[in-house]
Amino acid sequence: MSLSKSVLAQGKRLLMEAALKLNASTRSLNALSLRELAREAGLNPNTFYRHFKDFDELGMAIIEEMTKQIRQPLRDLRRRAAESVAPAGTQLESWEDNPRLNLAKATQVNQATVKLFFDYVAANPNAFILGIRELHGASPVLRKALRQVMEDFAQDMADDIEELRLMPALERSHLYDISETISREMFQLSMDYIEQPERREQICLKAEKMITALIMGSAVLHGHGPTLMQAL
Amino acid sequence: MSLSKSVLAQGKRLLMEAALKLNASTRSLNALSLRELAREAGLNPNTFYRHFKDFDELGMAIIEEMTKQIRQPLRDLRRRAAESVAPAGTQLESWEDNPRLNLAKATQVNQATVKLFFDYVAANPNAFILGIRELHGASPVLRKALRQVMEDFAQDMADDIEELRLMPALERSHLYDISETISREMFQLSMDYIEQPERREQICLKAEKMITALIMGSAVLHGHGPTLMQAL
DNA sequence: TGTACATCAGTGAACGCGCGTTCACTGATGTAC
DNA sequence: TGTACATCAGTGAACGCGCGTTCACTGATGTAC
Repeated sequence: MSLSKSVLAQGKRLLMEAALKLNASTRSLNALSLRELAREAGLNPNTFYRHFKDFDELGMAIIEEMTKQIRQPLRDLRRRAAESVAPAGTQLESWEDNPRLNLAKATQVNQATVKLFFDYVAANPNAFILGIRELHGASPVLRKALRQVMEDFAQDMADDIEELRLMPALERSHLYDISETISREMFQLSMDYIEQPERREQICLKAEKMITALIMGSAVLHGHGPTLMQAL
Repeated sequence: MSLSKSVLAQGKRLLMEAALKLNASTRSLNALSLRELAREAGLNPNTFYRHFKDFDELGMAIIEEMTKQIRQPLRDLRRRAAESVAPAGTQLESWEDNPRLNLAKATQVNQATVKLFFDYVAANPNAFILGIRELHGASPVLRKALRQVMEDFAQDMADDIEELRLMPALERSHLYDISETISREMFQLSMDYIEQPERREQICLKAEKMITALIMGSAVLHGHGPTLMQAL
């Protein structure tokens, strides 16, 4: 991900970009040396201390920057995908009222979101590599922050599914559970997407099917089987 | 995980155990220093070279050891859980012939396997922390090896689901896709399971529901909706 | 508008330390005949 | 069964190097009056 448009001081930006690059190509954040990082950024080793207390602080700065750049766009995309099937003016109908329309809309939003998400991944591989690596990395601070990011994504997804009527009315907690699983899986898959360009189409398809299966399965599990069968 | 029963040379075992311990408590494998490791193992730094060429080789040795110790037990457990519902002598019936029995069996196997898996995780936290960390770590060698491990687990799961008739007859490739997702999720969740002892019961439940939803959803998606509705 | 001062981003030299790796060595165990 | 030799697991000293961190410094920008 390019950080070039932000208002950060030049040196700070250079260090963050160097960290992203080195993290992706060679080593995890906590195995990175301060001097190596400064060298990559073309700065004096000392300059690091002008901007960060330690590597956790650097990691946090990167994570915040990334989150800011992807969270809202993902929500916007879901809305646009939904509107392309049922334009904004249209009165929203519950699943039970119009299973067919809602299933079509869900499928459309699903496909479009998966595609955009992976496009974004392919455009910013280093940010995702860092995120996924540090989600299970050695720093408790970064692990916790990234867990929160995942939770926020899941909440957004649950909100959107509810608001856009993308599945039969479920208890909020069930909806959230599904969103959590989907969001976790999407991040997992993004590593494969980055590393195996020749399988990208296949990965998109698998992701779509995984999401559909989870949603349908959860609907059946919570007593919406009959409604669902009407739509198929 | 204790490596104590193996026939490895004492020093080799000590080094592997030290690596597991340090990896879990402080840093990822590639951020570990050779001297630190030797100190933890109570050996001369030099002794490392008697057993390993580099850290990748150490990591591989640990991964092989762990895989050997968990793969077969998991398969055995599925069989035992299935037999407790439909004893071994019983003629296996396809889903379509007896949806209710097969759903009961699937539920039982699901619950028992999830429980055993997490028990195993709780008993060997360090092995899982290392595995999950290095699955997305900086070493391509370990990443590849752990990906293979995950694939093997998924294959085993697909084989067992098929053989024990745990879901409606699906194309093998669909079955494998589901198994892959489940196996990925279970490893992900095992981190939460380790780190949040107070939520363990809840995590078990979520895992069971996730698995059920995935399987049911996939069945519906591939035209087995009607069969499934009979069983519910 | 000018002046004085503070803050900020960055530099360069210097420190002591832990690191990976090498070498030559040891003593115990295994193997050939 | 004894002897000679090879292999194996582990030791201890020594090397040169890159590391994190500190200090005192600089020049540009911002701010008070």
